[in-house]
Amino acid sequence: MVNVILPDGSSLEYARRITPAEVAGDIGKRLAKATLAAEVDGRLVGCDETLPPDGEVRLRLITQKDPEALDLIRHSCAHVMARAVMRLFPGVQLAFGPTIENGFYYDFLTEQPISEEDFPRIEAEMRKIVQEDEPFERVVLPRDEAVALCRELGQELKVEHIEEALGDEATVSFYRQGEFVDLCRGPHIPSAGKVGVFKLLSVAGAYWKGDAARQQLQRLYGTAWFTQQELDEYLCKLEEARRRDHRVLGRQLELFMIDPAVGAGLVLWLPKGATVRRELEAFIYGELLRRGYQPVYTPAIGRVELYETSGHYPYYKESQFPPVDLAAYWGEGEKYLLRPMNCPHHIRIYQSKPRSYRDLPLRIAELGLVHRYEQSGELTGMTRVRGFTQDDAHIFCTEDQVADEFRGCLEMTQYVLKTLGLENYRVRLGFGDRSSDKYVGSPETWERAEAALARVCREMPGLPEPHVQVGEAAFYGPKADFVVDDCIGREWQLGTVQLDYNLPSRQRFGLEYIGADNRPHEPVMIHRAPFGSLERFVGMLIEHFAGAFPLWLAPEQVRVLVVSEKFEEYARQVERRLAETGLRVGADYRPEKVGAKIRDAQIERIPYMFIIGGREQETGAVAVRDRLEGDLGAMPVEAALAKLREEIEAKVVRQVAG
RNA sequence: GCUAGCGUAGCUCAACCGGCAGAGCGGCUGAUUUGUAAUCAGCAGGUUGUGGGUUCAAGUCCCUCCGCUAGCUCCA
Repeated sequence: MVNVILPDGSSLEYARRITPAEVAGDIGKRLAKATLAAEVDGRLVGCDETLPPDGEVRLRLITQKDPEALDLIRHSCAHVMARAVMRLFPGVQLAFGPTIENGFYYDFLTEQPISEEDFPRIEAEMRKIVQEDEPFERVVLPRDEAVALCRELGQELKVEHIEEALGDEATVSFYRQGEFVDLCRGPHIPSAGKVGVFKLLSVAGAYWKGDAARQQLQRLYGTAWFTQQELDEYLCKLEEARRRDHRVLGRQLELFMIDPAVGAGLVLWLPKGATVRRELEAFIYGELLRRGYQPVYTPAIGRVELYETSGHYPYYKESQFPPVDLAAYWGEGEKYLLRPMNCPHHIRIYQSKPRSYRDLPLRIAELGLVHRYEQSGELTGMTRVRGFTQDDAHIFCTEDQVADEFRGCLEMTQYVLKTLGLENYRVRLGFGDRSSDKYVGSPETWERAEAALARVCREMPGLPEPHVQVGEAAFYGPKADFVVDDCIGREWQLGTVQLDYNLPSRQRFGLEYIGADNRPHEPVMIHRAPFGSLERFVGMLIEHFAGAFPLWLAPEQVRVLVVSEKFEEYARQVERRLAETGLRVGADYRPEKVGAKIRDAQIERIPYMFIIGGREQETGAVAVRDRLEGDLGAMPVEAALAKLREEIEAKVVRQVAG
């Protein structure tokens, strides 16, 4: 006897073994038809899985309306796609086919490459399978039989997976659909007819088990929805996202360029982009001084031995521009490295004289230009480049000061992001992976640093709950990263705070300070950068604002437009007045209609337009037009000026484009 | 770096099976003197990313390199 308890508290009793499908059938015909899967005592199962024979069972039937439903049809859709590919490309081996945000993918090992040109016939085959509406049938086999089955099916990757990863399992499950059998944990929806509408989106390479040393597979990405309308909306959203892409807007708004003639991944800041950057730099310098940092300037190149001492050079040899070898060129001389990091130079400043505990914490800051030879396939607009500027600083402090200093860094980063209206960020604690040998320093110092990091993050008011990611640490220490998404959902690290017990150590630079006890001690170092890199940060900012920067950052803050050339003389007086107060003002005296001038200014995302015609000239006024709200009516020049100055002063963020 | 795709005017994109390189926007010139998201007309603009090959003929087919896009891998 089993007692099935439903979410509304009601219950049904059965004397025989039953499945969720049968329970749904007993409740109602329509429900039975709509049921995609079930949650049994918190575990997601298929409709045809037998429930326990006795006792109490909490059962929730899952239909389209439930949050899990989309994931279910996408998972089943991945199987439908795999089945279609198996039919069209004989001999393919299946790897994995999970769901992801907004869709699914499936990895295949094939002799012949699959390209987007194949999508129509794959989709056609998928539609046929959906039409056939065969059930997804769960088959559970003992492990050795499962291995034998996969071998028989020619699915060597699955054999490998069962033997390597599922070695502890007594049984494994498969899902069968006619001729198609796939190793899969499930659950699946009852039959192929319920997968809804789908579309294949892209094909890409992916490594077996994420390991670049193993076979490269073909990964097909797709998406599935319940209705055509939902699918269309999703595709439309992708299209819109593309329009706020910083690479598109960067060109349109003339913010930056990347010129293959200069080099891949090397950013040229155009005057308008440079203006945005200058404002951000002024802002960050203000904060640095207010918070007790000491700005310095150091060269972008240094002796390679410095980076051997720090460990950067041997560790990242492959992803640095090779050293400039003077001996190879002149016959004698040293080797210089285009610096990939600023810390060694700042460390040398620390070491330039004996330091006392009274000097600590010492906070050395620099907008430091660094170069890294990133893999060609990684380069992306301003977000992943080969030359960039870190708003870097290194704090040298005593062990006792670590928590306070670390907190101060978090607070500054938080403040910077908040000022710019960036609120959609996550905090990632990158910890070391103890099983890896890529880190320097003892396990004890790592434990200590990670514990301090986690504690301070959790205590920090207003900070999102951090999530720990093991293996994401820098080689010299754990870190807290501020992470945001770009317009197409890719994750990027912006700000970072890193705790370092290693570069100061005797094995590295051997930093010291003289303590109150008149004996030498080893300081702790904190690396931190609230923006991270200015290139990446501005790239994200462009997307965040969809190019419509807040007034204080806007390259052109206000444009003076004349209704007719007749008013040019007065307009020029207004323009001069605005410029002399430091506003970035532009003007449009073309013999065009106002409509056209407004349209152009609007497209250029200029925050304010001051429109001047006969009425304004007579009264010493301007007609103010706001980028967001349109015509605000006429006001005296000085009043309009004051309004803008106030908005700039307060760094108002009026709109975060949605 | 790997897999797949792409590279035509400043930008966005056409050009059928290999057969005379084109449009819109932008630019320039002229006309128009305009009141809150596009006035009209004319003109200029190209070694089709690079180097090689196949062919009577290459933007189109093949190879090399460079660059770009998506994903994987990497990310101090």
